[in-house]
Amino acid sequence: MTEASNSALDRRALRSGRRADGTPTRVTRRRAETRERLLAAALTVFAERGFGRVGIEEVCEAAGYTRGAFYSNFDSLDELFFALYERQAALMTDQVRDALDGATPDEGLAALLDRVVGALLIDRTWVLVRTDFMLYAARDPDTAAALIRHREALCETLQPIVTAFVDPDTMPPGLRDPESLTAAVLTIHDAAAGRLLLDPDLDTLRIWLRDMLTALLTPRR
Amino acid sequence: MTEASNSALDRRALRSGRRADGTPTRVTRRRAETRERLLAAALTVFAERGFGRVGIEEVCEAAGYTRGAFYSNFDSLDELFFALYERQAALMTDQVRDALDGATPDEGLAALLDRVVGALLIDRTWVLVRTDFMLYAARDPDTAAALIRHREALCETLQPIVTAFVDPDTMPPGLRDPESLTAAVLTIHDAAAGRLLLDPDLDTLRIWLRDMLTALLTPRR
DNA sequence: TGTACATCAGTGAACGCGCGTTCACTGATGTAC
DNA sequence: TGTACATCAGTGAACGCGCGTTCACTGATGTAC
Repeated sequence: MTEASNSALDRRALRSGRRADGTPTRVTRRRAETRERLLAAALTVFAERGFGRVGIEEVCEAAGYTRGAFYSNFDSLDELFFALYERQAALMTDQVRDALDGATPDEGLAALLDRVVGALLIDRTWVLVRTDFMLYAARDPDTAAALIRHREALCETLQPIVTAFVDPDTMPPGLRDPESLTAAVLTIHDAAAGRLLLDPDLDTLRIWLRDMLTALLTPRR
Repeated sequence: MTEASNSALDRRALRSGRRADGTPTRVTRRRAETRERLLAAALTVFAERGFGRVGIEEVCEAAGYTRGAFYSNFDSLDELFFALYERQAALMTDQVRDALDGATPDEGLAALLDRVVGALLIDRTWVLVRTDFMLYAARDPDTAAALIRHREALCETLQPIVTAFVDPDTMPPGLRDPESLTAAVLTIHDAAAGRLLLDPDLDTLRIWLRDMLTALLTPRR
């Protein structure tokens, strides 16, 4: 029988859902809920005060736990931050996919843009945390790779719609291939998100974003 | 004769260039240079590691001073951060103004865009620090106001050029007044800056930005 | 120009708070029979 | 379904490092004569 079952190694093994010898761990419901609450609390607290200013204690308090619960689920704030990003990023991609599901050419460009904008620009909370994460990624190549991967997933979701609705030949130089055009759409969305940081008015911003995307996707000549 | 000449109040008075009784302070050259070196070091260190991760000691070491020098010139890292932003923001506006100085309609849109892009997108360092500052501003209304003020100064610098080169009637809805159009140009620049965070290739980005701005400013129909 | 003096700018040691990290313990949860 | 048992998940006190902040002191800088 092993002594000291609370070592960092054991915790890491548990977190992966396996014991050191490979057998699956038993209890999961309680853990999953704790982890979920910690992530939800982190989203709120990171958005409110910024990743750099938040301490472990602060996240735990917001989630209704003590610090031990945190260390039972994560190794560091960085790890939690990363997990939070992955969760939210996947959620965003799904939302866009759902919003575009069943879109037909009949409804026209305006309605289509409303769908996309409505799914992407939800609230300031996520924009704040995502920007923090972008800055983190800007200084860490591995994190940057993860962010770029998520971006590509979003692009692939948008791509077929953009291709179906826009004739590349009517686009200006540099935006004639579908990839560049889709990427440009996403970048303009990012710019809108940046505006949201300084001006919290979401409705005005949605209109602005729609106008900008319309301006971009309107055929020339 | 007053005792304890090193209080926080006295330092604050000194920093403003006046003593408590209102007479001007004597020595300035040395102070100015120290302040300058601290700001320069801060720019480097903030860009490398991010505002949230940088300590006072770190800035001082990079500048070649001990912590006392810092406290002799600033009250907190926040204050230094703010001073750094103001300095750089003014510098950027001047650079754009200089770049546009003497621009004539003869040279055409492409050359004009090159001027602007060359003045705005200089290096990753400033983009990193500015983004950190934006996040700071997103959580502090006073700081946000300062950032918006700087933005408006940049807009006013760009405005006459945009107005001279672009016919508003050829623009899509939402971008028909010069203010909106100029703001849109700046926002697209911001988006490009955001891209620079994840992809350090400055040359590719400049081309992208030129393409995007060209796409935006090209007349329709 | 030189010297004596007053004040300033930066030094570096010391203090102490905040917070990350650990760990023995206990109530919670699932398992075996 | 119930009970006894093993293991787990989260508690909360304790430790100690890092770093922000202070301050007596000293070399640097400017002033007065």
